[in-house]
Amino acid sequence: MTNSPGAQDLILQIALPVPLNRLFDYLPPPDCDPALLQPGVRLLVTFGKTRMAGLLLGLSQVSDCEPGKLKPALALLDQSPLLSPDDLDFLHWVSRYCHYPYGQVLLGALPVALRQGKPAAAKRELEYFLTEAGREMQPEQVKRSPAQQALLRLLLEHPSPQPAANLSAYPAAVKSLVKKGWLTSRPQALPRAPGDAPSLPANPEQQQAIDDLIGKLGRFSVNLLHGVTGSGKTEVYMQVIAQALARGQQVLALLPEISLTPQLEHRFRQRFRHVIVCSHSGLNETERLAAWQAMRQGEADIMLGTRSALFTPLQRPGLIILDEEHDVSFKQQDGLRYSARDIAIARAKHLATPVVLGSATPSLESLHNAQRRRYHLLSLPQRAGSAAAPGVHLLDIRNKPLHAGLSEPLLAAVRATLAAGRQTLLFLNRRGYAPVQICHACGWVARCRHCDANLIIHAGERRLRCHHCGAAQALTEICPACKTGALQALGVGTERIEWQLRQMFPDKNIVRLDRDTTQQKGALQDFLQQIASGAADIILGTQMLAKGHHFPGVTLVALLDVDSGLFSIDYRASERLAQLIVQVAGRAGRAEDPGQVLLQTRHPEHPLLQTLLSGGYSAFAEAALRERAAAGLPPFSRQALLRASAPTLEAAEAFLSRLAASLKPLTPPEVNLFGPVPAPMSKRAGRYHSQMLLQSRARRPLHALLDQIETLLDKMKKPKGLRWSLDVDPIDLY
DNA sequence: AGCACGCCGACT
DNA sequence: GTCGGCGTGCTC
Repeated sequence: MTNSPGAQDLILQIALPVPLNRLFDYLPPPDCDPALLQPGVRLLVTFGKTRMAGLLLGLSQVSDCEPGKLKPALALLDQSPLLSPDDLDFLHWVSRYCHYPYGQVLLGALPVALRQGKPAAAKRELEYFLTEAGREMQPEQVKRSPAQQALLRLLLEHPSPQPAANLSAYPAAVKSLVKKGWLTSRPQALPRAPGDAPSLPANPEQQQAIDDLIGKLGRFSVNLLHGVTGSGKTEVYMQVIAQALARGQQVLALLPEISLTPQLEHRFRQRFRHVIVCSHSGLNETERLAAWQAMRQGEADIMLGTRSALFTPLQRPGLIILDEEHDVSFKQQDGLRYSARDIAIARAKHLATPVVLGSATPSLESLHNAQRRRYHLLSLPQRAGSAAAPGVHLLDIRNKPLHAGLSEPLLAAVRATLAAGRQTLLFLNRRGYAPVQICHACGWVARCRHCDANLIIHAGERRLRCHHCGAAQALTEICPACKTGALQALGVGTERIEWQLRQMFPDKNIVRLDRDTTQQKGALQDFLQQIASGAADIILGTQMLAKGHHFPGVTLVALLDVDSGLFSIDYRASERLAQLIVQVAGRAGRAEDPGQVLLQTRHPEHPLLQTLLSGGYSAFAEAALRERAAAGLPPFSRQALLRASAPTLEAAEAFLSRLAASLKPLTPPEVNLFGPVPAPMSKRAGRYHSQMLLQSRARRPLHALLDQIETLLDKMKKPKGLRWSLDVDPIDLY
């Protein structure tokens, strides 16, 4: 080695976007100033046979790796760190909390362009302005150049910085004036929103919430803003945001879905004379990088985005808002599994800022945390303005004839609504024609070859589909088991109801909105347009209709199958049902005709329904939480699922049994282990799946056990062909 | 995760 | 005879 020992001994500890929970050691790139090697900068490295960008996390004199194996990094990609030590610290916590490799968390927090090693500087138009010397010039003093004279005159008349585009008529003159030192340029400042709308008068509850939140700026707190539909939550957000902006702070506002961002962005732009940027998957990589950099460098004041925006570095953090906090879209279900709500709280704690969780129908775990005073509850119990809420009524369908799931009183209400020239909205959370295909002669039921599930009839495309794994096959009429019996459709899906409605109302425009009809790009927008314009008479759909849109022309809303929500094996189904009822009640009708919501049920006396109808969502939530406490159940549990698959079921189960045996002495009493039990098979045939469920009412013991499982799994001898995965429920339910 | 190496079925 | 399928193993 001929290089000086000081620089040569330096070993770079680099995080890489690979599913290995450790760092990799590299030597500094050739001809690199050691002063630039600060934690948080990117380096291009060769890893195996590929090149990738990694993030420098630390420097060391020593390495566990054999010295001969160390490779030099190829190049330093940044002159200054992209992530601060605080950001790195927070993302390290995320990695451990979510049991996901640190390198993948870190690189995943960067915009794709930066992850791919592209330059960090966002391309920006230049703007030109006169230097002090330039401002003292008289145009007449410029001899022999009418272009330069004209340009100088223009700039003196318009002293504000001019975008390069405005000066495109004088390309040569611009260069000359710059050369003379009279004109200079800088990247154009990001445009500010007009912000000319005044704030609205707040009612006493709104004012109380606003004052409370303003008083909490500058330190960490978790605030649950429970505001009934139309109570003016957004006005509360905006008045608190205004204060944060006035303090020179930045604001992060998160929404569950892209489709909700334009509306809020519009309101923010009308209200704030600040730089507002958006970040969601609807934008291209250049736009996302620009927004990310604008927040990191403090040039933008507000970022509006979906859950991934949560990881944006902030120069002057002041406030985090997470609207519709109950929404399941805040959970990321693949890759890094996390709940944006829980991570937002952790981030706010790291940044020492308040976080506001807003909803008309807060999740039960958040209300539970509010009851326990872990969150501060702020309530807006009144609708702002004069808008009346639609009446919610139960429709007892016991012993009543049903036409493809539609009762006669409901059909009468539909007819009356059509006669009044208004629209009807029908909800059924089951797509397809019918959920079961059964043989009338022998009782055989069509089941998926790969899963544990029944196949769903899709009549339109004449196929049987598995909603679990996606498998599909052609529809047959004769039973494959007894070869004689006729196959029948059992139960009702949206497709069957659509068919029924078309029979009954042949001259009406019926629109079905579910995953099957909205697959093509733009189809959903097209349908929503039809609804908004009044062209649709009856709208039929699944859950996807409930979010975000207000339909003033709709005066009748019906939930066709409330009972499956009341009696589902999923204990969260009743909570989701209550949220759906409250949401749809808020989305329909207009001030002079609020309309009605009808719930078809065979259990009109069900306490959850009764409580919801008489006392509203708060009463429902309290009753549901009390019920769980009385049954001795934890209000919530946190769970993880360990899946193993192998060429034989025995191999998969034997492996999990071996794991369970070594876990037994380590398992704390707070954690329950269930399994191994056979798991539903996935798409790939020829493999058998087994699983083990870990459940706990306390988070810490479960996490400790998961850490131990991960180290055990690394060391254990695995039978040939064994694959495993560990999924931690991204909701922190405790 | 990538990307190689490696060993068995349908093609010019 | 090869092209290419995805199983297995490694990455400072």
